Amino acid sequence: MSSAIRNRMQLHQQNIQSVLAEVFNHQPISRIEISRNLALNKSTVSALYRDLKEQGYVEELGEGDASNVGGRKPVLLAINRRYGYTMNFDFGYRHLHVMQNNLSGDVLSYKQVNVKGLTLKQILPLINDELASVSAKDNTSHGLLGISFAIHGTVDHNQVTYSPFLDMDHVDLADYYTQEFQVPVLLENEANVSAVYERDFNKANDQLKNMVTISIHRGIGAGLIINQKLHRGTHGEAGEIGRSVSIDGHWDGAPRKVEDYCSEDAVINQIQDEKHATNMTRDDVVRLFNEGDEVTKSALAAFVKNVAGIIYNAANNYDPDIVFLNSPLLEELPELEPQIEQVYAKMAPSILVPIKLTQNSHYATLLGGCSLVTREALGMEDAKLNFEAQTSVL
Amino acid sequence: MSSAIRNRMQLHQQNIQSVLAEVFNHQPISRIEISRNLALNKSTVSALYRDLKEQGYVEELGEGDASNVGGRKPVLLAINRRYGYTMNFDFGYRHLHVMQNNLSGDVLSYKQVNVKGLTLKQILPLINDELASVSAKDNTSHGLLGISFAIHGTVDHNQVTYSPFLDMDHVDLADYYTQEFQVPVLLENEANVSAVYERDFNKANDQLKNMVTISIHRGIGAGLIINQKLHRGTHGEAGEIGRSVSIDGHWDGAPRKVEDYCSEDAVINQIQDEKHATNMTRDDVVRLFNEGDEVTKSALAAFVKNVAGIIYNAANNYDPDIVFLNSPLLEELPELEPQIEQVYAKMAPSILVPIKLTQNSHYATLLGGCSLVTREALGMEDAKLNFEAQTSVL
DNA sequence: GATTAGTTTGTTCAAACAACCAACTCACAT
DNA sequence: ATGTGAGTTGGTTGTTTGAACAAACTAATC
Repeated sequence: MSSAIRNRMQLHQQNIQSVLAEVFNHQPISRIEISRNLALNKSTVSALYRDLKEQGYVEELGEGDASNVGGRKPVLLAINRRYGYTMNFDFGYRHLHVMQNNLSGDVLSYKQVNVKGLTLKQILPLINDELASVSAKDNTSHGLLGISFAIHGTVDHNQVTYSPFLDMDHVDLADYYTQEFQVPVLLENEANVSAVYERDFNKANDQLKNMVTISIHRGIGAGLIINQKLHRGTHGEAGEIGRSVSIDGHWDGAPRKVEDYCSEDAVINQIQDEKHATNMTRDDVVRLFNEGDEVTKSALAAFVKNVAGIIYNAANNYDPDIVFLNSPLLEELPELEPQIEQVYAKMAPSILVPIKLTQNSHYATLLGGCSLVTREALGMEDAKLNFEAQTSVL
Repeated sequence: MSSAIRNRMQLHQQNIQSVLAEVFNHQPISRIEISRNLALNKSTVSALYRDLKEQGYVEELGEGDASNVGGRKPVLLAINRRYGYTMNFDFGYRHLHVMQNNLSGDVLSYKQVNVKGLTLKQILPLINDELASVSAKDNTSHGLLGISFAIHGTVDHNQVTYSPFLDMDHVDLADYYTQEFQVPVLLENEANVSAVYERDFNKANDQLKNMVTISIHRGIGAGLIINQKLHRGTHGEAGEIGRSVSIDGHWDGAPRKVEDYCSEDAVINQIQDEKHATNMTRDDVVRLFNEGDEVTKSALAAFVKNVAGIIYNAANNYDPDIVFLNSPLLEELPELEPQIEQVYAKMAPSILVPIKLTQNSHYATLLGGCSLVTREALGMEDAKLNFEAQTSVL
C-alpha cells in the first residue's frame, strides 16, 4: 500500500525502470519497440532512455535492420556490459564457488576454491583474494556493484540462522563486506537462489507464476517462487521440507524427518553402513551403481520412491506450474529421473506437475545470487528481469 | 508488468481506489487524515473523494471532534452502507449457510437451510428463494452486487474441480448466476475463503504477511495467505495438505494420506468402528469425550498428536506468521488446543509459530467469500481492505 | 513517394501548491 | 459570565507544475 505510485515523480521513476527492464529483457532492442511494448509514447521513451544513458546503465550497439518496406534503421540499445560487475559466492561443503558477472548476468569468470575442513575465518582471506584479483583486472566504469553468498542453511535478515556444516564463527558477512566495499551484500539460502535462477535465467520459465525448486544436497530444501516472487517466509524458513515428519496416526517421541531418509547424505551413509565402508562420496555411489551393485541399486530405488513422494507432497502443498530438482546425485545419474516421474505419476490423482532437473547446479546457485544482488544494486527488486543465460561461457 | 501504472489516467484511478481503501479501512475518517495517511495533498484528496461520492460508494456521517487546541471540526466520511449488498453461500454437508452483507462487510442477515441428502439441482431453488426474499426487502441504491459460494472441494477458473460429498450435477453455478443477475459470481474453496476471512475481517492480523488456515472438516485443507495475497496455486490446489503422504523410506503401493488419519470424518469413523456404532455425529463424539469415554479419549489424543504434526509440517513448508485452525470439532472441544500447542512445541526446534482457533467457523467462510466478491464488485482485488467484523450481529 | 525511427516543440491534465474561508479552542480582559 | 482575538485545524478555490502525450518535424531506408 505504501509502496504504491501516487505522484508524477514516482510514476516517472517507475517508467524509467520499466524502460530499463525492457532493455534488460529484450536487448538488443530499439526505442520504438520499447514504446510499443510498454504502450508509452515514443518521445516519452526517448526521454526516459536519455536519463538511463546519462547514468551509464545502457548503451547503443549500432543499427539494426530496417523494415523491408523502407524506413529508417532502428538504433539498437543494450545494457552497458562495462558498467560494473557483481561477485557471487557459494559455500559448498568441499569448495567455495566464485563467479564474477556483469550487469547483464553474463559469466565473466568462474572458479572453485578448495575449502574442505576450513573454518569461515580461514575462508575469509580466500574470498578477499578473489575480490582483490578480480578488482585488479577490472576495467568497468563503476567496478564492484554487489556481493552475494549462497548459504547451505537458513538465512533471515541477511544473517545465517542455521548452518549444518559450516561454522559461521559469529562472523557477520553482510556487515563486514558492506563496510568494506559500500555495496549491497546479500546472503540467501541455496535452494532459494536456485529457484531465482530458474525464474530469471531460464527463458523457458518466463510465463510461469509458481515454481518449486527442490534442492537435494546434504539436506533437503525447497526454493519457492510464488506469483513470480521468491517466497522466503516470515523467518526465511519457507520450503524447509526436509524437516517434514510423517503423519501416520501413531508416532511417539521425536519423529524422523524426511531429510533423515533421503538427502544425498542419508543415501550415502546408508550404503556406506550396509557395505561397512567409510568416507564414501557421491562419486563412489555413482560408480557402485554403474557397476550394478545390489545394495546401491536398492538404496537408490528407495531414493527414487522417496523423491517421488516429496514431489507429490510439494505439488499438493504449493500447486506449482513446475518442479525442479537440483541434485548433484541426480545430475550424475539422470536415468533415475524418468523413474521418479513414473512413481510420481502413479501417486498423483489428476494434475501432473512437470518435473525437470536443474542443469549445472553449481552455476544455478551463483547465478541466482547474481540476480538478487544485481536487482538490489539497481533498486529493481520486484521488476521482471530476464538475465542472459550465458552458462556456456568458460 | 502490463498492469503497472504508466500514465496520468491510471495514476488517477489508483489514487481514487487508495482513497476508497482508506475510507474502508479507517471509517469514519476525515479528508485531512486520508491526506496524511496517503501523503497526498488535501486538495487532491478532496477532488478524489468528490468522484467517489458521485459514484455513491461513500457518504458523510456528520462531524467529528475538533482537536483540543482548536480548529475546525472534521467531517467524517464512511462507506455508504446503503449502496448495495452481496449474497454469500456455504455448501455445508448438512446445511446451506446463507449470509447477506453490505458493502462494508456488515452482516445483514444469516440463515441455515437444511439440505442434507439433497442434490445440487434440488438445492438451486432454495438458493433462488433466498435471493428473491432478500431482494424483496432491499432498499439499497444498487441492490445485489455479487454472489459467492464456498465450496468444500477444489475450484479452478470458477469451476468445481473436485467435490467430495456434494454432486455438482454438471451445474455451472458461476455461469448460471452471472447470466441471471449480471453481477460477479465467485466460487472458492472453503479453506481459502476462511484464510481470506482471517486476513480481512480480523484486525489483529492487519500487519501479518503470511498466514496458514488449516481447515479440518470432512477433509483437511489449508488456505494460504502469502505476502498478504491468497495463494491458490496454478490449478487452485495449493494447500491441499490433506493429500500429503508419509515419506518413511519404505512404503509400497498407494500410501495413505493425512486425511485418512485425522480429518474429522476419520476420527468419528474410527470411534464408531471401535464402538461398533453407526451414524455417529460430531456431537456424539463431544458427548462421549465429556463423559470420559476411553475409546474417544484415546482417539482424540491421537488426533491432537496428528494435528500438531500437520501444523509442524505446515510451519516448515510455508513459514507463516501464524496458523489458524478452522475445525468445528476443536471449536466444541477448545481444551484440546493447548494440548496441540504443547505437542507442537516439543517438535519445533526454534521458531514457534503461534496457533489460534478460528472463531465462529461458519461465519468465517461466508465472510471470506463476502470479501472476495465485494472486492470483485469494486474492482479492488489487490487492495488492502479491512472489513468490519460485525460477527456479533444476529 | 511511401515507410519507419527518432527528435523537437508545444499541449494536456492530475497532482501540488498557495491563498483563502470556515469553524473551532483557549487565554485573557472586561 | 461573557466577549474578543490569537492561534489552530479542516476543507475549498484558483494557479502552477511537470511528465506523458501529440503533432510536426528530420533522418534514413526501400
